[in-house]
Amino acid sequence: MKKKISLKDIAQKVGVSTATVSYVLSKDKESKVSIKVAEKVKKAAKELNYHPNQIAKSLKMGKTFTIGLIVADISNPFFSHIARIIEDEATKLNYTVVFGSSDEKADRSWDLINFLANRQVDGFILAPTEGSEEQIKYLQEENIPFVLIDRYFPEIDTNYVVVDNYQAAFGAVNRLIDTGHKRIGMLAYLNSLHHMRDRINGYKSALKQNNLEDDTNWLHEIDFFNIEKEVKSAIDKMLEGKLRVDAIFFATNTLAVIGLKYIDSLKYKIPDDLAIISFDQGEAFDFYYCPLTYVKQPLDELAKNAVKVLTRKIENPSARKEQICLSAQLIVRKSCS
Amino acid sequence: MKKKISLKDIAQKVGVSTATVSYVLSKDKESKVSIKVAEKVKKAAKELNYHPNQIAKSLKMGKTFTIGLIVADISNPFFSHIARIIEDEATKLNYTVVFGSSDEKADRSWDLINFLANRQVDGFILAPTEGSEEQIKYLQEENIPFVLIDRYFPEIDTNYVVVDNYQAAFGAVNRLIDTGHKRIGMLAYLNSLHHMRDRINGYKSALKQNNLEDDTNWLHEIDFFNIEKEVKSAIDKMLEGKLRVDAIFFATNTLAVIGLKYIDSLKYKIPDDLAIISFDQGEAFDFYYCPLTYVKQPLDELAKNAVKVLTRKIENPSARKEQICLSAQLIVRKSCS
DNA sequence: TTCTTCATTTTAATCGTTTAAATATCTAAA
DNA sequence: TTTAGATATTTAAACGATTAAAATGAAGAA
Repeated sequence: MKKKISLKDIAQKVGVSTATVSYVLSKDKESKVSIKVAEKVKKAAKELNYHPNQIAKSLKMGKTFTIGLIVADISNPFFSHIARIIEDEATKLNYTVVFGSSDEKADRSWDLINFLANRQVDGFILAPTEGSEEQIKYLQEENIPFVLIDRYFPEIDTNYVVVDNYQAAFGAVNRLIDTGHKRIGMLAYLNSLHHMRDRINGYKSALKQNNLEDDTNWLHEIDFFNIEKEVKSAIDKMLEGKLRVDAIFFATNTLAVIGLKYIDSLKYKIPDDLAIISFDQGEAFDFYYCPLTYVKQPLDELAKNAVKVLTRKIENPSARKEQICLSAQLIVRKSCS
Repeated sequence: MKKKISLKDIAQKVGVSTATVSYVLSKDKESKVSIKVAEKVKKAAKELNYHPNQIAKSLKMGKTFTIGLIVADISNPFFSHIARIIEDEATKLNYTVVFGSSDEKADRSWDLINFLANRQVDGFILAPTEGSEEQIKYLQEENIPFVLIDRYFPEIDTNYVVVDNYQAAFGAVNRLIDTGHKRIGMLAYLNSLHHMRDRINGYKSALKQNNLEDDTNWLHEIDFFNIEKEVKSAIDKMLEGKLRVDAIFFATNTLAVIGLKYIDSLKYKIPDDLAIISFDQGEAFDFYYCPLTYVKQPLDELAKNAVKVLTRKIENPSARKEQICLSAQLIVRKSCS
């Protein structure tokens, strides 16, 4: 069992104090150690293959160079893409990323925050769940830097990086209207989080501005924990009777995937029987027999800004809050023509 | 700026030494602290909302309860699914997961291993890249616990959890043969890693056992860093002339997605013009106009076993090596009938 | 009263760094 | 030769926990 090399070993080998070694290895230029000694220390460090123990350093410095990333589910492509970009940006700045999935559950999110805060992460990037306001306030009270991503709480003054969901939804639904659709349904989550309300409001506004009546059977809010079943019954409702919808707007990737599978099984044809637009991209959307029109969120910018805002806040606690709202892009393809 | 509560603060408040507090909070039952004092300490800890500093604990104990996960790319669904399961299993055992993406590059992988080892992760779960043998040997020399996942090096005696790729490929190709196909092409990566060689060998064996000649134009090994272009030219080659293939076996999800998009653009119809089987599942595969037959890898078992083997090794360094090989399942659907 | 014994609590070292402050060494001017 | 001043190096405390070992104190025995 080879023991780890520490400053002490180098000090011993060279015959100086650990302080000197530390100065050479971590201050170098700015230190006042003589060149002669410095050279010897560096040589010894190399020979012994010394690597500083970052845990000890963290304890002393009160900084871990670690970012806690909390998302709903790391295996959801939306979040895993974001995670990847965050990883790359963090690496450039010498940070490590530790992650956790909340499964949209506030208590899981609480556990994760505590767990990671005890491990002294320098800050958090989080996609907050419904009902996690007190957690956010806790972080503020504890002065732990964080930035919200994807979702935010308009009534709490925090750093955040989000997409303009209202405009994105508004634009998407308008596109459906422009292409002659008049009875447009929407599938969203039953969720009070602002990003979802914005998507729904964008949809409603577009209908209203175009004087399209708004049937109660057209908007369906799906319980996140019972998606499959509720999507099916929602689609059944939308498609029954002679006043059935002629287009559907899906508020997320997951809803679209499940919904379209069901629509296929009912033998409806896109875009002739039904036009479709969905939020988020997905490999599946390209692959569908009728390539889907979708709202493309700027994942790259979202993630890069999150890291930038967070690290700025970590390095300068008095940095003023940043609230970034990016626009999404509608990628138009066959499913809505 | 609220300062963090430490053992010292509790000690002060109760009027005892930090040792006593530590005994109460971390040993409790087995400690010999009087019930009276113990109660007071617990009460104070609760009142002050004390949370132990895990960094300090890690330094003292020489254990961080952290697992380093190194995969090719966390945004690849294959790996993000695995990451999610690893996360869940690790959480149950009180471990945190930190991750890094190697992009299949050995030097990136080296950097990640060093970076995370300096942060004193207790062990690694890694999907090794081509040419990373020396890294594996380094971990062995340094006595850092690790387990390989998805890929392994047969010539190095390590812990690993992998899938029987040979059998999986052999079975898939046999299925194509059973359904009457005689000229079967394969798209794989140009990679010396054993998991890829096994898939290729499984394919070759199946052809040979069925006395199907094996045309040099049928197997194409694609450079990982130039996928798009090489997939297209490989498919062009497979489909040219009158001896064109009547089925294609894709060695990975990514190859299949890119390949099928190209095949679609050429207006070939699955399964009539061409039968298809691919490795790995993918949302897209369900969504394709002709649902794809695929080799389903047991991601759950893969990840769960990896965590189990690793934590066992961490907790008992003398645990003997475990080499687990799981079987994949062929999910048969329309694309090969 | 003095000595054991035992339960309880504290002291102090430790993990591997950093860094302010103290000390030692050297140079050059008086 | 002395000494101020600069330069180089070490000492020692600190970060926040753990834990072996020493100390304390009270009860019971002699």
